[in-house]
Amino acid sequence: MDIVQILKALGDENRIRILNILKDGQLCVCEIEHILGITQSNASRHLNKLSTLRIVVYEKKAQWIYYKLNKETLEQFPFIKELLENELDKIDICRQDIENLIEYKKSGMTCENLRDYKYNIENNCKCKNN
Amino acid sequence: MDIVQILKALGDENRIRILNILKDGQLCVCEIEHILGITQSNASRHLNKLSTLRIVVYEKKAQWIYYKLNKETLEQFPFIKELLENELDKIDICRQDIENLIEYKKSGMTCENLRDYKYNIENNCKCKNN
DNA sequence: ATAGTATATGAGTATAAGTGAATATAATCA
DNA sequence: TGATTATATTCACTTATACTCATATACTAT
Repeated sequence: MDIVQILKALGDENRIRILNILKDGQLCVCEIEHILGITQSNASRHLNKLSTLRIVVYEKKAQWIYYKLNKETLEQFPFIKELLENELDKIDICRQDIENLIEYKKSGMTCENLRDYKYNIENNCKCKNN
Repeated sequence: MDIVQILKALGDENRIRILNILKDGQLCVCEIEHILGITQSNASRHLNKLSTLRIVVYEKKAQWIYYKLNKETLEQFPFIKELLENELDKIDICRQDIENLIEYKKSGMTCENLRDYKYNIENNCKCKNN
């Protein structure tokens, strides 16, 4: 695996933000979109790049695809581990993303009801199927 | 200093090659050109980027400008230090560059006679001022 | 099967980045 | 001073990257 390619992949704010929120465990694509506030196709593309370089791996569960950090790669390239562990919390937006992640986790939502939630927020409606 | 910008700067083969040959000490621009086999303007541009991000610092001596790694930044961002110390020798071209650097050092050349050397090589001539 | 949903991908666009050639700038030396 | 040299910068070009919108694919549930 080419180190320069890995560095290129790391040199993007959205991909850094994705890796940041994956530090504490796996998330599916729709959760990543929601927490970072980016579009679905954009999230998917960034995940594809990270996945191609084996920086993340994924696991399919029903219709959801859960992404997580690839431990093997982090072991193979300790500088990535160092980066993720010690630098990301210096980045404002990454700290904000972590807060959003915690908020999301506390809310009890999952990717199974996220869409209804977002739909209802947009329409200012508390019921599931308005 | 923005970490994402630093990662972007690191995600370029020529800049990685430059940092690689600066690991063992300072070099002036013409030496960097010569060892890496890249054009003067290209070397200058990459050095400018690295310098803006404080990854390298420079020192002027007569008409030459010597660049070296910025120790402060390496201390501030240990992942960079880790990267430079443990990953670059996995990259083929970086190992080749180090060989070229050693060859250059052994030759006794300096940036003061490098131009004549290159000129004479091109013209297949051993004398200094043909 | 059909509808609905999650994710991926294609097309198009806008912007960024890397490059060489030529030129500008600044320092040196004769 | 004028010529030479080291480095930086501008210009023009090309390629690469990120993004959005729309559509395709794959899976689920009724």
